[in-house]
Amino acid sequence: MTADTKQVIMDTARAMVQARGYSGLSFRELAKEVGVKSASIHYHFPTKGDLGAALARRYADEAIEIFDAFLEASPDIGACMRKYTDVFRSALSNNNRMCLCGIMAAEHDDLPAEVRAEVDRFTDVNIRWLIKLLSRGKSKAAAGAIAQRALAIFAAVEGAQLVARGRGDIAVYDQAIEAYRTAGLLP
Amino acid sequence: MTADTKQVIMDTARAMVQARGYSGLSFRELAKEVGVKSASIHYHFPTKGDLGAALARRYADEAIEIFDAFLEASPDIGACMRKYTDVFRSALSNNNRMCLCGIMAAEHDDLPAEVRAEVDRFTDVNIRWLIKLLSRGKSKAAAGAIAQRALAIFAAVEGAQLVARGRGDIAVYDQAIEAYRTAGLLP
DNA sequence: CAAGGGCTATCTATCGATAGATAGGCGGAG
DNA sequence: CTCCGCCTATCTATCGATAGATAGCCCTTG
Repeated sequence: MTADTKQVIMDTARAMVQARGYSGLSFRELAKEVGVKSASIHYHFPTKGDLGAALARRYADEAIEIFDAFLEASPDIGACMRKYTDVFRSALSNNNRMCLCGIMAAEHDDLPAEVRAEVDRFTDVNIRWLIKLLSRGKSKAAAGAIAQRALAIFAAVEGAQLVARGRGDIAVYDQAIEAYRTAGLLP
Repeated sequence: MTADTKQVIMDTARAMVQARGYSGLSFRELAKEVGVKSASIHYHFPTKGDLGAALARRYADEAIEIFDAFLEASPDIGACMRKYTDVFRSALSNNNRMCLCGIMAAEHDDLPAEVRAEVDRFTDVNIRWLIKLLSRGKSKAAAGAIAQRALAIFAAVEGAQLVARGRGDIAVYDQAIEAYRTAGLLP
């Protein structure tokens, strides 16, 4: 029955970072939200960098699982891509939040090294998955062109999220994604 | 000969925000960089929100001038678009900085209302300009489709900048833009 | 022309709030 | 009895913001 405090801390912290960024995450606010004292957060995560890195690490790990499940569930490239963009959409629909690593990328310069490393890994995870998806069928397609396109898709999706968040209007995200598809950027 | 302190403050502050975000801007650090005391910053900009709003306002105003000059200088849509993407590229080449309003969009929730208003205006400025550009020639093109495409282009460019910055590699930006062009998102 | 009042731009010094972090104690479970 | 998990209490550093003083300049007025 023990609602593992450490997990509750991580869940709450993730939500707060997705809303206000890494620099906007405060131990005191986080503790209050969780229902403990800030010293208890430090017990589980000695430094803020430890917490941030743990968040980004779990985020990237979960992304691998979720995305790979898409590939296994459907052989259709377009269907998988729609599921992919829907994942980023769901962050916005959850109180106008952003991708954890997208918002952290904006804070790049202020991030502790261990956090930055995990954020980078999230980007890698996405691009590798997109490459895997785009490579389906095209057994002999130029690897370079596919990698470039995967990178562009990831960037475009993150950008759509960023702009839609700024507008506070999820319809902006939907419109951008639709335009990407119309233009042929998305399969 | 008088290097107007207020202008120096704004120039320095803009560079700092483009590097570390609005929340990363500190009156003390800014003052040290400028060579005055933090109280002097408050003299010119009573609150941090005043400063942030002034920065975003000038940024949007300058964007209007720069972008419109592109339209007047060349009748070619592709050439104008290249100049447009080069503007965002130059932020990255200036010590891996970001678009002022792009990085502020990520901090959306923590922004004072007056700052957020100017950030929003920058987005408007961009989209309106892109609509003007895309409308060239296509006198009867569906306005809705063009507006949607303009929004998507802006989002994609901001995203390319965000991801490239995270990677600390301007080549990432160039690749994404090139892929947008290849896919047909950019004219 | 000279004197004085007020304005501009800056300084020193300090405020209360909040940041992350730490030392040490207490209570319950194994 | 020990150790885990959380607590109280506190520290240092920094944040934005303010008060009050001052030096220099311009404008007015006698």
